[in-house]
Amino acid sequence: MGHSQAAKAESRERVLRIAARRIREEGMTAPGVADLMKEAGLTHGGFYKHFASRDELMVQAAALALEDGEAKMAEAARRDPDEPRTGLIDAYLSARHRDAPGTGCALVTLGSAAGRGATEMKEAYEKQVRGYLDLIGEAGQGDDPEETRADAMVTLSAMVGAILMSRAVADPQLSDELLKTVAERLKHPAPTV
Amino acid sequence: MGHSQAAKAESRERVLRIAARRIREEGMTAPGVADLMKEAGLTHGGFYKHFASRDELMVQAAALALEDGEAKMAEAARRDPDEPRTGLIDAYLSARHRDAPGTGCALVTLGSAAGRGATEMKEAYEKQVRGYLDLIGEAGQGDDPEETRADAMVTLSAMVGAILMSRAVADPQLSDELLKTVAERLKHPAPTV
DNA sequence: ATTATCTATAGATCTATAGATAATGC
DNA sequence: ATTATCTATAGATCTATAGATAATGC
Repeated sequence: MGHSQAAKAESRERVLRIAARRIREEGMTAPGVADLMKEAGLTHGGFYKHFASRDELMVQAAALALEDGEAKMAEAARRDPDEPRTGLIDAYLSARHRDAPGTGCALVTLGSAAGRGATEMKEAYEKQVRGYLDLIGEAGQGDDPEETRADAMVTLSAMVGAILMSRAVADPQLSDELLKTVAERLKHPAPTV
Repeated sequence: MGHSQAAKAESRERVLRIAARRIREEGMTAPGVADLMKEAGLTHGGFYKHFASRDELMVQAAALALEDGEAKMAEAARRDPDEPRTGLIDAYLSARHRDAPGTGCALVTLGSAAGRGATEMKEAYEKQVRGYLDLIGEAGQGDDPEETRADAMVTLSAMVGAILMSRAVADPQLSDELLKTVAERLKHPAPTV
């Protein structure tokens, strides 16, 4: 069977991580309890000793997915201390990120679900939006605080929208062009018109 | 009962339009066949005389939702012939649009679903992305064609991302700030840093 | 006679619960 | 003795089909 309180905590953690990946890949409605438990090496009956309901797992998995995405972005910004903004934009708008939604930014993958979700879900989403805005703000661009915040909002919006669309178009060339063009523009704004 | 070939075509059209709205509001997985038929004033049994499967309806409803969103945007751009770009941006990044996902831009609401969807779905999505890019390109900004296309991509990405996030955060103030700030920046780019 | 819609239902799937089983931990 | 997990299943829901009903259209 497999027991011990430590083992139980590990089982719970495993199910949560699997769910956090799979809701980013398949959406919040797709993965069933039995399927998630099976991937964790368990049978479905034990699920309710870990979570009160499927819904409770989903809220926690969404929060974990959101935190995971921000952590990765923070890491990308830290990689080259001289060019945090460049590092952040290039990492976010990369083919690697586009092709791995399960481990990527959940502002993109869970955006629609959060918009339709309960307050708890929206609060978790909002916390992450604020975190990203701070990260981008700290990474440069802008003379005064207001200017910095405005730039962060445009930068984040463009990155989220570009990845969302790059995943949804059929033509790989258009997908690449979107990522490259938006990255280029965010790094080197065009001269004012 | 209700019959005639004309009535049948109307029934089909009604179900399709209801689905196009509801998948934008609730996602592609939520509305069931019985529920959609009920809203159309019909019972679920007749559904399969109109569509081969629920999936076939979903593909057609997604295509209709995407076209509907673009048509509204084209209309907004046409409203003030002197300032098509301003009209387009203000209409898109409005509280009205944010609060009415069911009749709004499907690049936002169906983006995640299209990313996970079949080629047919991605082709319908891509067609709309190209349509929006042309619309924005025609509405001004940019000196040469390459410049124009690059600007259109950043503008569209930022608008899509901003609406997506504005719907998903809990704080109405942050939601409003996102829309206003991104709209302002897209209309009046900041001086180069 | 044909057919658009309705009623009824089969079959699959999914969440949640009940009771059994086999390790843990006092 | 307690409890983490398993087996089995109840109850709800959903897609799809079969056959009945009643209006259309030759």
